[in-house]
Amino acid sequence: MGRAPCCPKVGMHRGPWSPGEDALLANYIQCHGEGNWRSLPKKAGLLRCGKSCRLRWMNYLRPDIKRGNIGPEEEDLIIRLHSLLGNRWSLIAGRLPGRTDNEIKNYWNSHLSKKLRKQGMEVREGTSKGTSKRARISQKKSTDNVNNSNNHNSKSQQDKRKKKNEGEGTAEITRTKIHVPKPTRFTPTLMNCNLIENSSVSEIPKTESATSEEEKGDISMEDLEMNLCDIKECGFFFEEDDPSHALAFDFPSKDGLLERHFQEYYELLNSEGDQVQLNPFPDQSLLLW
DNA sequence: AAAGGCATCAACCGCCAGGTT
DNA sequence: AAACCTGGCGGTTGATGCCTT
Repeated sequence: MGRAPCCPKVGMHRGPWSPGEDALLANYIQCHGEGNWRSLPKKAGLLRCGKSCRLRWMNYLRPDIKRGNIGPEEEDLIIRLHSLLGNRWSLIAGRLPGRTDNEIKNYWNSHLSKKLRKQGMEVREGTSKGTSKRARISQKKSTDNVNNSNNHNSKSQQDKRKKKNEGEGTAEITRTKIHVPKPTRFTPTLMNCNLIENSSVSEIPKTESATSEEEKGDISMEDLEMNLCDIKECGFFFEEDDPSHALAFDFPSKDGLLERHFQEYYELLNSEGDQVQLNPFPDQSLLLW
């Protein structure tokens, strides 16, 4: 029978988020901060499961998300971190300010693994597939799916992916046991970086298919008005003379920060013993982000 | 111009770990 | 100590748009 779903799926919206839903979520979090994802949808007037809200926020709506292409410096760092850490995307993302694990994972799968293979480099297929229980379960599940499934995805895509996987090395990789920090998360205080002024919400790429809320019938104007609290009142308004202005997002890219992050990992992994303790994040790096 | 293949990436799923009751 | 809850993670899927034939 399996595990109970995280929430009742009946009546829930699924699939791409509409701009209206984004606005509801972003505004709710601006006012009340992150957390309580389970109850958030109801309070925010969203017909989404909490998990979905969290994902949307973390991967897309957070004001600190860095948009645009992944640059060569970042790409290089991803490659090197992946060679050290394997498919531990959240850890890798934690070292790439403004990038999400999902983004890096996608970038790796669609660009980097191919690129490296082309260059004749051996691509590690996930260190996590080495010994962890989770990895074994996941691996078994994948096998089962390949064997049993006949009801998902278009066949051509499935074949493509299967072919892609064939010929990719699945050699066991022994994993260095390390204690690593949780990837940096951004606290609500960072909201001081002013969503409104920076137009983060309005800059959010709109779902192409979504035209208007009325057309989609997703969110009523009433819902919107109910949820759109006064940003100023919530304390997230950004005053011009506020010293916290310094926190405005200004992603460093050429100051060697990424290089330092990699160096840190590299040194740790080369240190003696099978357990090492990572130092806190280099100051003034992600803490300000 | 149409059809099929391919690439991309947002979103979903299931599981786990840690905290709380 | 056990059960439950929540947040977080990595793997996978599927919609969409682009490219090639």
